[in-house]
Amino acid sequence: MREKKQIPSLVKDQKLVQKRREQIIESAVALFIEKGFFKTTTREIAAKAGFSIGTLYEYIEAKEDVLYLVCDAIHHELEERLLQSVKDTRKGIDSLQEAMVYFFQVMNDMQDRVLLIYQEAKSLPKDMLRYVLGKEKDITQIFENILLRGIEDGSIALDRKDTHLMSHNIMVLGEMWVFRRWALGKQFSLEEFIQEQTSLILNQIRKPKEEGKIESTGSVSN
Amino acid sequence: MREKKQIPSLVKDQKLVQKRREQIIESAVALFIEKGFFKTTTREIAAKAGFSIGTLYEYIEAKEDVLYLVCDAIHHELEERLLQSVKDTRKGIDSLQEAMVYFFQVMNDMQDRVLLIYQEAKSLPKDMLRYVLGKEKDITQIFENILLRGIEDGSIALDRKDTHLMSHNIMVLGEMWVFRRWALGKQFSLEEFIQEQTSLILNQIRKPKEEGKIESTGSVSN
Amino acid sequence: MREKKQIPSLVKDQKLVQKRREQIIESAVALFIEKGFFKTTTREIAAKAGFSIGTLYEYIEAKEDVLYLVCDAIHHELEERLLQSVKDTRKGIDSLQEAMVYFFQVMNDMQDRVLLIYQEAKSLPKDMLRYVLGKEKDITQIFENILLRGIEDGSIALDRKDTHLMSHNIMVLGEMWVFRRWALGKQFSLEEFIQEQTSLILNQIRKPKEEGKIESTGSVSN
Amino acid sequence: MREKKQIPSLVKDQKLVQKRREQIIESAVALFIEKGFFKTTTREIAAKAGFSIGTLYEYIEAKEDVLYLVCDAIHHELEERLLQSVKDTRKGIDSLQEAMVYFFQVMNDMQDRVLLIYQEAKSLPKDMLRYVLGKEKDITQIFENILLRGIEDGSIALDRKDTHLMSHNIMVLGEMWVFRRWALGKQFSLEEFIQEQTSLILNQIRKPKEEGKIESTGSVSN
DNA sequence: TATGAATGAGCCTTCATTCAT
DNA sequence: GATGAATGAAGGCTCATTCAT
Repeated sequence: MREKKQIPSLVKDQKLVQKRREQIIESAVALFIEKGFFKTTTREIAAKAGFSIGTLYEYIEAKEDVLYLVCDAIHHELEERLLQSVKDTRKGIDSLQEAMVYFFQVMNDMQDRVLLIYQEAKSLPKDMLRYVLGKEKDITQIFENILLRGIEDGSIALDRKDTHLMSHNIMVLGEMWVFRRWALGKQFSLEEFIQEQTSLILNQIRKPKEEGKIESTGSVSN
Repeated sequence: MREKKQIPSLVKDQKLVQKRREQIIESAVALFIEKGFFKTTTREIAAKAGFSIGTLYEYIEAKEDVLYLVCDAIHHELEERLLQSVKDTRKGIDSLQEAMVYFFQVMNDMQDRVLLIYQEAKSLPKDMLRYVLGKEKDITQIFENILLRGIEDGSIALDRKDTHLMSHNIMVLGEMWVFRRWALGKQFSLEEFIQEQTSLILNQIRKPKEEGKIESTGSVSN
Repeated sequence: MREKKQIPSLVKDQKLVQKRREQIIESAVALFIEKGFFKTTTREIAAKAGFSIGTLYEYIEAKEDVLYLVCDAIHHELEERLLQSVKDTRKGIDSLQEAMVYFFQVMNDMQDRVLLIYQEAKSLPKDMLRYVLGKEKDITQIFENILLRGIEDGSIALDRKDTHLMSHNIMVLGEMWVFRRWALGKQFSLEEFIQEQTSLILNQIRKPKEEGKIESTGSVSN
Repeated sequence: MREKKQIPSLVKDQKLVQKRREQIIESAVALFIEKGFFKTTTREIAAKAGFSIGTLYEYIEAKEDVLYLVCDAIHHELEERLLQSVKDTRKGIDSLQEAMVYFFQVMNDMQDRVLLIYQEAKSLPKDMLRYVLGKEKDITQIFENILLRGIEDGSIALDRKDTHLMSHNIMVLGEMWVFRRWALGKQFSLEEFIQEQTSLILNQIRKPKEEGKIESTGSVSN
């Protein structure tokens, strides 16, 4: 597991620290989504969290810490949800399909927050950014692991050297539901979108042995 | 053609306005890439462009105008380059492959600038954002047009209703070279990346002449 | 009582707000008198009040608020002083004379500040201006009320429809000591000025007890 | 005649200077009335006058010069008009009445411009202010001269030492139609206002010999 | 621990004035 | 004489952060 960057707090009581930081995150997420990181003031964050600006600074050292806290929390939720959906007991190909569908649904659920990370993470200081990108990598890794398992169990036809890119492709084809929403939302329902995108991936890697079973792509269009 | 949002200038000489705005854009692109829109000051933009803050404001009305100028210029170059590469005389499928290769190369060439648009465009005022997204749409449209042409001439097998999503997928699979560079750059050369991504798309839509033989990745370009 | 326009403050402690605003007013009055509203900077106001520019803006929202605070404070003092001098127990005509003498003395005492209002109030935003003019009206009303009382008790001979104009005339004949000081100051002492101006008004409205003997100037104050 | 403050011009041709300055004044008067001296920019003045900012500065040295030009022009028109109305051939008392009526009408005609002087003259540099106040004095002098003539010819009963104040009172009672318009305009027509104010003055100074002719105040109300 | 008043560096923008053409 | 692009000092205001209570 990746080493979490620890943000110092003036307050000792760890229970309290955690509770307050949850309040900070909730407040900040809403504000960052609404107006972006730079246009949100620390005063607003504190106010929305329900305490004073002074108190806010008892739990963080700088405004950027809030952004880090937010990004980390979002990624955490994302990863949490994805890991839940992955059953290691099934065939790789089925596991993958299920994970993808689930992933796309999570993307839809967490639209605003995912968009937030994509647009604001760049404002993080170098070391925090590194950690956040690491989280992104971890999530991508989930898919790569499934791909590898599928190759192993023979349900997925893919060159080992391609698993890395393929996992990123899966991520990107899901994330685009978030950041190309302005163009896709008008024409596709979430279900249609999922259908199309999973087909694109699955057709590419499905073992073409069993004749006549290539219909999954074809079946999408009706 | 999309209506360009005109930014008023106090200076009347249009030749001069164009020249100065080019200077502004060049200066701002470098700064925005380096430190982002919000952390770049108008004074820095003016200084790097080689004139005073007063002069800067003879050519724009507000800092946001600079961001718009920058986004517009980048999109313009992007579109310009892509359109050059599209030959309408060939078969759709070949035209598409060529366009994709070219597009991915352009993405590579313009990495910083494309990333810039993706990270900062959200800070544009509503009306300007609309225009910029429109440009994005125009570019996507280029690919959709090729797809439609390919369907027409029989070289591409794709349901008409899927061309829209497919064109967006092409865009996204290219753009990821930019915003997932941190993860891809280490393992792939640009050529490899292009190879893989074009295969993914082309395999999906190529007319399956040879029954049952859906060729995968490797077979595409050589 | 006229509804006072409330100026929001970031500081919650109302005691402190009042204290700081008094400092702001004192500082601003001196500066506005010296160089006018537009030529006074917010930094100067803060410095003279003894705190930083940041602190100033904890107690106002915009520079114009300072002008409003100043105008309001001056009007308040004016009204306060005048009301003190009005005894309702005497005959209207005597009450009037006393009020006028007192008013003229107040004008003299508050020269600079009255001039300030006359020259700068126009720079107030519409709604604040309305309130300030309302205050002016209130003060004028004091005189009109005395006039009406005098008509009632028979000590003043004036058509009811003329009380309004007459009260304004009283105001103006007093205020001119302020804004025509440059011309009057050289030739008149305050006492002489008061003597003359009260005569002008009183002669006009005094019940002509002794037929045909409209006494002039000299008889007024003794 | 008072020495006019000369404003240097880079242009030699006096005809042209006069013409351009008239354009400047006309433009500036409109703008100053609309937004005040400080909120009007030199650019706006030049633009409204029909020439460039560079040209403006060929005819003035600083923005304040425009204010001076404007104040001077307004005062000049005021004096011009008043002098026209004064016939030295009649009795002082009649001449005065006529002059007052005329003066009040002029105040009404020139409301905006008179208000302008009253609100902005303070922004003039010391020496220019002195000249402008001198002009004000000149105009007041017109009334004092009539008063003196009336005392001479026996038609006016006033102590010589009071003529100065009385002339100022006349000015002020007229000017208040301008700067108390917000309170008077609703209740009085210009004619009523003139009637009342002239009565106030005339009753004070009319020779009380001819018994029963003190009715002028009384007669106002019908 | 919590509070919130105080701070001041720094930002965006304006505009009177100049001067080369 | 006329033009208008260039200048940069200066102004109003914001906001992350601190610290005494």
